[in-house]
Amino acid sequence: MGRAPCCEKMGLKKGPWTKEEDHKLIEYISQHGHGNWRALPKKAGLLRCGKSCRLRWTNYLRPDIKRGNFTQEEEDTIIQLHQALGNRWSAIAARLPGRTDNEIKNVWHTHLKKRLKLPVTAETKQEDINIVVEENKTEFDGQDSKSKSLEIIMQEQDYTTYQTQSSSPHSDATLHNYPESDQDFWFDVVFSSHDPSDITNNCITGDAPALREVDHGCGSFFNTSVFHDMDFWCDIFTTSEEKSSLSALLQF
DNA sequence: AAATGGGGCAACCGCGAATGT
DNA sequence: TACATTCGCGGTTGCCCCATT
Repeated sequence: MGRAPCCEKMGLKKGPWTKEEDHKLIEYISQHGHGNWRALPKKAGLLRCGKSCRLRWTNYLRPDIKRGNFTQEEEDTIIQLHQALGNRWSAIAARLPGRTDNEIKNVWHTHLKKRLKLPVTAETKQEDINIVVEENKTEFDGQDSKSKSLEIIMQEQDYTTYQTQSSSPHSDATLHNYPESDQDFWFDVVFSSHDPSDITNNCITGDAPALREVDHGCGSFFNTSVFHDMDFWCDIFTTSEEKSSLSALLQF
């Protein structure tokens, strides 16, 4: 037996709610509570299905709903919670009093997702890093500036886990020297090579010009899981052409 | 002034989970 | 225990408004 329809289609209204319908729904729920949603519309004198009534109430008419634009703090909270919970909008909404899951979902799709996807240039990345370096400079006393930058990149992008998860015995020491925030640096590393073995050799021997310049003990970096992680490279190379070439070269 | 395209948002749809019988 | 019903969630749609051409 198939699933029972949520409501009889015949004679029931769909689409936007009128003020009169809103008033009836508010009036009924304020006096009797919603009880059984399926039975509610008939009792309230509404030509709607229960599902439609529930949605209208929970997303729009509930008295505790906060109207208006989201504050910066709320947006930051959504971003953080989304990173932790994924698309579990109701769980996110539960932590934002007065906001509905539907509203949060809409804000995510229309504003926040785009904001997070904005391409990050080497310049803006370096600006961000410099700001954090300034904010944390006391914490990094005694380290050279490159190590500081990398430490912060790792923290910001959650790459710290690689340091402990990598099977490479060298990874802890050398990851502190990589990556540079400069896209050109990595461009040189990867695209100065003609095939995957070249990259491997460049990384191990330091033959890539950029690597020669910084002389950082490249072989260890090649041994880390970061080197084999497409997400890591995607963060550096932003265009589809670059990613496509990279993917082919590194055989992801 | 009219046409068009895109963004924003409310509402709908379908599914799985929870609850009732 | 099995089946029916209801609820709630997340994905998607479609309408309205506004900016641009």
